[in-house]
Amino acid sequence: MELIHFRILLALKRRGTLNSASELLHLTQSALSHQMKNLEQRLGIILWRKQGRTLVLTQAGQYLSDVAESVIATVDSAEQHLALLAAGKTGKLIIGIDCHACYEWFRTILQPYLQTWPELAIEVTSRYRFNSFEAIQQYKLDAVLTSDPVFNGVLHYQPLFDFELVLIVAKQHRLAERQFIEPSELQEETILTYPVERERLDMFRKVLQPAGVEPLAHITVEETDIMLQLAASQRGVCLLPEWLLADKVKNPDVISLRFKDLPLAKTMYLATRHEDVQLEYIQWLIEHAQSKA
Amino acid sequence: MELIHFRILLALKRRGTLNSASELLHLTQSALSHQMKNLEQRLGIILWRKQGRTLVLTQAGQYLSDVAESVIATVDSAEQHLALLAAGKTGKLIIGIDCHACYEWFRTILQPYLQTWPELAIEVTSRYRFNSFEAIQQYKLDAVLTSDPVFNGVLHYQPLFDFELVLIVAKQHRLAERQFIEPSELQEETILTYPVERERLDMFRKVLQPAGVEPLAHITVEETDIMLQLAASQRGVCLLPEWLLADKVKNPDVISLRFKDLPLAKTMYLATRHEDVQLEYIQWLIEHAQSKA
DNA sequence: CCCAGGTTATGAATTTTAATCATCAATACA
DNA sequence: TGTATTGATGATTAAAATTCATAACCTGGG
Repeated sequence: MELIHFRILLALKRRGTLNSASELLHLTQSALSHQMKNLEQRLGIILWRKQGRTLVLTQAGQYLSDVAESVIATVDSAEQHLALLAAGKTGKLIIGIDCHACYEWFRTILQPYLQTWPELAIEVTSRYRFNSFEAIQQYKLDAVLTSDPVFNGVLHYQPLFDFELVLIVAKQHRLAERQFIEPSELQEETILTYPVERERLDMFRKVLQPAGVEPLAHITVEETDIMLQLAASQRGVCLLPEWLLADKVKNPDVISLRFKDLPLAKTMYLATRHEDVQLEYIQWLIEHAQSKA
Repeated sequence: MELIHFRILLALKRRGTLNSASELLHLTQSALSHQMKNLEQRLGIILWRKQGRTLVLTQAGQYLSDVAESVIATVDSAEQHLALLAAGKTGKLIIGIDCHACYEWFRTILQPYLQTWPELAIEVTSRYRFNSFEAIQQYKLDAVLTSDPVFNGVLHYQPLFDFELVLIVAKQHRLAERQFIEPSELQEETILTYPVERERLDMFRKVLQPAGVEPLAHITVEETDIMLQLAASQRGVCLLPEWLLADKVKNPDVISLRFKDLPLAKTMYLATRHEDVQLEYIQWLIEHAQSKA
């Protein structure tokens, strides 16, 4: 059974005669007759019968033409959708988020993005947090917001903005008055981080481990807001992008500190497949991300 | 876009490699590759990409393979259903009922029929009561129970059983004691019939009109039970198959009368298309209808 | 580090399939 | 009763799909 058989049944239903149906399909009447005869023989069942000079569908034929309605509708709509996809007029942009802080930033750009691209379905996921590199290659993601790029030519990394990681402490914290601090001074502190492996945490990778410091405790927190609240109530200190604090005017009880001679400068990148860089809605994202910074 | 493309996408999804998928479809890897390349060119969109030595679906490819799941499932199930239909193992038998009394009789056979053919969908309709002859030719009905056949060779009429029409009157009726009655004696009676045209009612066509009798009144009733109740309470008399009364032991307040020299013998037929006579479930119906009589 | 064994892609030849053309047979209508 | 219109059908032609042979590529193991 092939789509042509469904199309013939539908055309016959629409036009009434095989002759007329053949015009609809840009084929000859003979072609339709041959095709259906062939199908009937393979199925071992009669689909229509000539009655007078019109065709009457048998029960099997009726049934099959009902199936045809549904199948052809599905196929045609898929074809149309693919045509739009091919023209870049629609699509689904799946954006992977690689770190919690990235998500906090992305929220600030999401609203205007949705408004500018109302036709574009957008999905933001942190599902591939730990293997976004593979996910984007396997088309499970279309873009990844990350501040830990892997420059090996496989992906296109578009720098969005630079930022600095700062230590967040409560205003009443013993170190709050200091202009610069040393990693070693965190030895008696409780460290607040997102719940990922230490190797992926700049706090450990860039601050504590290079200085050989093991902190008093390490508490993981899912939500940035909660992390800031904990810090404000002196339950610990954390390393976060400075712009995060700037946005959080609702958190006046914490301040940011920098480490002496240890610049924690980072760059936020948007990673995409090379082939997708030119897509309009990717370009828009890049431009607005930069102007936002 | 053809079914083969959907099948290739599904086989690839199942087996992982095109080589393995080709076995599933009993084709060569080359055939699958050519087909999909061709589709891609026509659609103007890439569906997969070779990554290392495996294929990775693009977003469009993912989308199309999802469509494929649905389309192929529909088509395969339709094919299976048609195979059953072809083998006569399933089907839908639409039985047309041509007179109310026929329906009363059919109810007695319906239950065992449903039990014998659990797979068979049965629909009983009186929708085509007035044109069942055309309906069966157009495959809108598969069988018609009728006691008014049209023998012209177009349909196959299978006699099921003979029966007699009798006049139903209340036990206390003035005619109840009589052995035979005359049509003219109905002049002062109220006639109860089903709500169809007089030309189709044996009471008028065979009894009253030949005798030139116009009765006192004519009341139409949809339900046989109600008609019998009305007769029992002396609200009128009616002409019904004798077996109908035999089944209705719950109606002991009426009796049946016959007309003198006016045998109202009828035969119940099952009308089918010639091509369907051999179907098992039609044969069963015929045999059991006859034994029932 | 290269090679064996695996993958998909591709061009040309072949086979298979579908479409057409030219009819026929049946039917409906003037 | 002829004429026009319907679908069916067999032979021919045209098109499409499949295969074969092979290239190009990747991966893992000695």
